[in-house]
Amino acid sequence: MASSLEQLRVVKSGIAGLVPEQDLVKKLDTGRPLTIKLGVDPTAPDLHLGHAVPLRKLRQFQDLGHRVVLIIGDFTALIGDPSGRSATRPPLTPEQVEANATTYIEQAYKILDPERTEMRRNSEWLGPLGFEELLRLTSRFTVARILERDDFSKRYREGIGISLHELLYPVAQAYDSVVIGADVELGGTDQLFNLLAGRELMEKMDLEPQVCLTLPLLEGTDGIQKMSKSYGNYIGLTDAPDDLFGKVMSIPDGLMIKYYRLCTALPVDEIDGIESGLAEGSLHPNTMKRRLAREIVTLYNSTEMAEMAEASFDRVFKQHDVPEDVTEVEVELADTVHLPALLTSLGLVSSNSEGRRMIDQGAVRIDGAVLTAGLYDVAQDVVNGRVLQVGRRRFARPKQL
RNA sequence: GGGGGUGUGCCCGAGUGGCUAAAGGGGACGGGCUGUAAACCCGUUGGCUACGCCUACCUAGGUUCGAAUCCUAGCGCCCCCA
Repeated sequence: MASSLEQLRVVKSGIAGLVPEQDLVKKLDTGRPLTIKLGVDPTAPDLHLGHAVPLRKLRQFQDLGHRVVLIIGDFTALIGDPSGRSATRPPLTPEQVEANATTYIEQAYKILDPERTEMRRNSEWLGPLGFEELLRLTSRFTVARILERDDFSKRYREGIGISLHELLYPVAQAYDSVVIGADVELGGTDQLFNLLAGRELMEKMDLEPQVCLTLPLLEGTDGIQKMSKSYGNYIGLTDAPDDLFGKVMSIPDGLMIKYYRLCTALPVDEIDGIESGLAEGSLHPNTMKRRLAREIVTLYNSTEMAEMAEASFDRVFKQHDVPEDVTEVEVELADTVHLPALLTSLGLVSSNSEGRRMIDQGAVRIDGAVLTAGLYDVAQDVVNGRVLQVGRRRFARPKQL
């Protein structure tokens, strides 16, 4: 195993905080494999680059020889983490949770080494917990302490409802740490409170308290909000290579280095070089963003796929050509086709009205040729087998059955 | 348990009887510019084979020629008192 100093360098790269760093040094100095915990909420079935950030950090720990415990919060999902939310989350059904957990694991193993990952569900210990035991646990925390949490106090102040059970979320998560005996728990910066609750509870129960390692939140493609499915600004791990590439290209320049650090497996030294190169102007942002997009596509697919994605990107966005592989969709086409309805049924727009608007705004093309405003009905052979395009990136090829 | 307040489109937020498919802003989308970045300019933003029709301002009733606006009940949320 590498020296604790070397390990610390790897562990600290790209992180937001380590509370307290001294404790981690001590733990590393013992030379024993540490237990690293990450709790995940099986609420989003599709993982995105934001989810991948802590997973990557876990992977680093694995590669350093530590024991990683991934906790599927199947029980806490019944509460719905209030974290970063301004309103109570609707709880999921056990079936949804199960299904989500399965797909989660499948995707997480694209990053983690399955061989060295221990997986637990917190229903294992939270399920059998009786009311009496719950009282004992909750008595270790005060209301004032729990209400210190940022989103709670904010909601409280602004008069937005907080259900009683939501207050138990940090308690439940803290108990997870007790049960598995965590040495380090990872989480986003918005998780700091929950992580600290774990540390406190362990201390009160006479266990060696865990170290809290926080990771920066990754902004989504809009560059403002944190990446999240509900904001529609996410880059999915399972997105098609072309989409993956395109979405990475659309992030603001200012975010590039952060993405390099948190979403790629490139060595830190190299990233530092890119950062200074961009700053002094010796590297062009566009070139470096392409590199970033290739790295990410390669990570989740392959080098060949990355090259193809880049070529396809150039074809569509540089040469304003249609992609080569627009999938054919078999549909029923009458002799005269009502375009707004066709666009809707192809999923290119969300309603016929929107379809009309798009046509009127010059956003609709057939085989690259812009459609005239007000033209809603065309003969079948005008669309049959042709590439329909709405905006710059929505394509479909309808084909008569 | 008592008293008060509040509920508008994706979000915030005007609107207190007709001129309201609902001001304004944000977001999103489209067009231009470009490096599918940022900034900037212009436009669109309930549905419907559509110069008209339908559905909409928490829900259900009611008053009225006419209601997001008034009344009643219910539901949600907030505050104060106990």
